[in-house]
Amino acid sequence: MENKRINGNDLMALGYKENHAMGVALKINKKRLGFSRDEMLANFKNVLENPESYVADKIFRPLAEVLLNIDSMARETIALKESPVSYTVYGEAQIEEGAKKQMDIAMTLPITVAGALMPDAHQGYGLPIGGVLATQNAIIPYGVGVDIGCRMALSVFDLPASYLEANHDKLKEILMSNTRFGAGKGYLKQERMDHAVLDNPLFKTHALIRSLKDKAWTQLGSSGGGNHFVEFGIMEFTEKDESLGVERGRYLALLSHSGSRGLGATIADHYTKLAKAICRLPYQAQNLAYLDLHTEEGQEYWLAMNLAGDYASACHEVIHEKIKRGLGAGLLAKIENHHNFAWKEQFEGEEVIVHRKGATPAGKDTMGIIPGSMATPGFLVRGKGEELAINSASHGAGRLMSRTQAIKTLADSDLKQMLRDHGITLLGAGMDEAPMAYKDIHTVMAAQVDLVDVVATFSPKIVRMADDGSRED
DNA sequence: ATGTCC
Repeated sequence: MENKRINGNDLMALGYKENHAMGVALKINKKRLGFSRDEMLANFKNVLENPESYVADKIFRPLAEVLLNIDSMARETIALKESPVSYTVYGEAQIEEGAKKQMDIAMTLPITVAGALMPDAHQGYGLPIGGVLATQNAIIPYGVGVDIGCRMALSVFDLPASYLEANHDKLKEILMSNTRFGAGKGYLKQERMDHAVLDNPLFKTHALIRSLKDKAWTQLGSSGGGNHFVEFGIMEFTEKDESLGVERGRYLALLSHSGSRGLGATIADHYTKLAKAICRLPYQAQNLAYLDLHTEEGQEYWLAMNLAGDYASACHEVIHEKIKRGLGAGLLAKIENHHNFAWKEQFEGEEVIVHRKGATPAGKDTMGIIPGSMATPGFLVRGKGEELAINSASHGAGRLMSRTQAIKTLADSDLKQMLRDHGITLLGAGMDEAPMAYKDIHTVMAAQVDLVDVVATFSPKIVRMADDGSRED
């Protein structure tokens, strides 16, 4: 523990306040400077006490300048509303304080029209995960999220549930040979697939996106890491669904969760930095920097975001197509939805930009998928179009524990027992994705009965995820 | 989320 990274609490113990100076100090702390933890703490203490002696220092000058207020003229910031616009919170009892605090700040932005917090909400960068924000003609890159276009896709096959038991090993093999997981992972040149999304003109006209084309091609049809998965399971319709045309019954189904890989991550990073440079907000709101959609930068982000969304969709399409072919099955229904994205929508009679960062679109009769965890059910839902929720619902159960907390406190034997109890085969994944690290999906669903109706239930059976964080390669 | 550095 002696060498653990210096954090905000350490700085506060030295006398720093939670403001811009702390942000600058933490940024300096992130660089690898060759100082020990104690040396670094001593430096931070000295700069705070004698900033004037650091104005020419190579490393600590930015911090000294902020402490001396030298740049206060240059960084005049955009004024926030005096009090947050009110918003509806669903499942409030299960939502951590940090997520509500972040939402409160988002509700003071001058561009904010309305907001809502979904029952799986937890703290993120800028807008909380599970946050929905409607703005006037402006887009917040961190309101969309780092994994632009992250989405769910579901294929319900014309095969009975019994097919799964009878062909367990074959399904395992299909899953293993048609998916690719892990940070940075993709397909080799001779393996990679073609897709119309790669013909998007931005791959020629936009310098940054042009430089990412080869990586995007390589990673097309891959899943990445973290909470992403591809899984076989049983889809249960307790009654016939007229609009889908699916009869009552239990079917083999494929569910996938992933986003726009390196392409979207690089786009998000680029435009977040650009937004922060253009849109100067007070310290507590800096991660909510936005781009005006009437500016060139705003329009550029909009196009790049849509490309990342199309790319994420293409990745799922490739995965589902390959696996359907491997099965030799037909399709009864196919549903998909983004849950990290922004849309132009009508809200109370005006056009707004609706940011959903970890939230499922749930307009009237809109179909969506809300996954539970590797050992708990997910749900095919139909939106009710609740305006108070800005036509949205949760995007899952939501984390109960942070990844580090889960790895530290959960027992491998408990996970194994739980998987056995539910008859689940797990391929890959670390303890940070254990079901115990997530909120109870049934509690979360109960908190949003006004937002969605459940159409059918998905029970995971063979789950493929990235091997755990330690990375064995 | 991402090959976790600007």
